[in-house]
Amino acid sequence: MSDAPASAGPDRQPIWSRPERGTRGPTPAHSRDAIVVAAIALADAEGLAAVSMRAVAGALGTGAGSLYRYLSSRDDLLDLMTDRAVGELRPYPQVDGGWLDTMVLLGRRQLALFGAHPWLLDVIHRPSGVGPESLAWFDNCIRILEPVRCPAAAKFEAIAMMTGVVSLFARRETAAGAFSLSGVDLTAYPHLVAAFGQPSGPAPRADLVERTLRGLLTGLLLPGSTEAG
Amino acid sequence: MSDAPASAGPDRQPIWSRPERGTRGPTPAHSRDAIVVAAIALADAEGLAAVSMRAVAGALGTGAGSLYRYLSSRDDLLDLMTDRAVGELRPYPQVDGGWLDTMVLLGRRQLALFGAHPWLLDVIHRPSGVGPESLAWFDNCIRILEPVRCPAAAKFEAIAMMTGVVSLFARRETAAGAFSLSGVDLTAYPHLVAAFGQPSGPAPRADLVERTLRGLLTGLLLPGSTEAG
DNA sequence: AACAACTGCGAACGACGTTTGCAGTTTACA
DNA sequence: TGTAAACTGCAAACGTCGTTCGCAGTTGTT
Repeated sequence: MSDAPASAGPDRQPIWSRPERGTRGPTPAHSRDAIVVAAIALADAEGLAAVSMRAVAGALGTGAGSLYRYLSSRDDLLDLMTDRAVGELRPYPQVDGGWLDTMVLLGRRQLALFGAHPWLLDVIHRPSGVGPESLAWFDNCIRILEPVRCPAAAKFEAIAMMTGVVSLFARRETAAGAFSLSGVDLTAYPHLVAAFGQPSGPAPRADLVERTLRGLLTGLLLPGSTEAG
Repeated sequence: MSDAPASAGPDRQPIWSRPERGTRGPTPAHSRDAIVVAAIALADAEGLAAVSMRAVAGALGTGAGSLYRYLSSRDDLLDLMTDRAVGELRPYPQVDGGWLDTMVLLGRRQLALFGAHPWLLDVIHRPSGVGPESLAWFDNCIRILEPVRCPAAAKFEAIAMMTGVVSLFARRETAAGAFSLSGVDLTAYPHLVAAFGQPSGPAPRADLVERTLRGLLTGLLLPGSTEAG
């Protein structure tokens, strides 16, 4: 009856507040962090689908079942991977040039993070435990937004929406949405065909991310700053 | 050698341009559409994870393998489900009150669609074949944006970004992101704690979606309409 | 009549996440 | 110091998944 891996019981505690190991027994051959590092390396190289318990365990030279001495589920592993990746957003910048510039800078950092770890796009939208690094990032955003006079709820909204919009841009860069129109009867979509036929015009402005984020943040945080069309 | 289900070969043709059945053989017991309808019903009721080939087949009173007479893969099924759901956006509105109002209206329709079929949020971000209904929706957006004088690429960007932002709002309504902070050392996040302690202020404005979409579309489509903070 | 193209279906394959049982190791406490 | 509890690694197994395969039966063409 003394035999219970880390997943004992109905998983009442989140992974963050569960001790990595007890006081007795042999020193473990691996560690939570080593597992997470191996999993991130796998995800970076071959995508999130390649992060199977067997593959991660194989990278560490052990069997899949052994991982459950350190984690209680694959979801736990994904949570840990996410939080560790978010930690790469450190160090957080000073608030030199006003809160808006600083927030846009943070958005750019997020975009770069998504570029470095594309699997984050497949992971962030899933309901999961918020780890300490994510909390620290949130905390830092709130700090930057301190001079803004608006309800805290609005700030949370704005931060979440910024992250979301950045993820949209990141997905666009990753996917390069090339839909194949082979074998489709194009005559049913006249406006689409006309738009494709039209000269491409000037290249899309490079500061699209910046402009979008500025507009979004000011629109969400400063009252009465919405312009009509 | 004459035995080959719909998935014969390396799947060179997308599902949209593959005939549902040949000219010989017994009349099929089911149809692509019936399968898709059953799958959507399952997804609406119990989420996308409940849409397994066995479950869909079971709802139709057959076995999992039988579905491969009509589809070549589960991804095909997801594509068909998506396109059918997008078809519910019809009929498309007239352009009565200007392109901006009409586009915002389309955004609201999308939001309602995400509410009716939450599984769409798990499906749209995946690279997939663009079906005829999705193309029709795109075509309609381009039609609405006809009076806007800007490159076609910018219109594509704006439409995609609108869909993305709407999906962010839809996800917020679905998830109701309640992260549990139990067992977390809050003293490490002083600004976060302070923000939580602050009175909640006035309720968040109900027209947040509308304001965000207006700001986004004008910012992306009308040059020089970005304001600074 | 013969053959090819189709149909449904049940069994099987490989991969997945996870559980279990067991043998061995270390610590806590009598 | 001895013993029991807590821990370790590991291989095997379980159930589910998407998908493939083989076979028997049905339909259309020639």
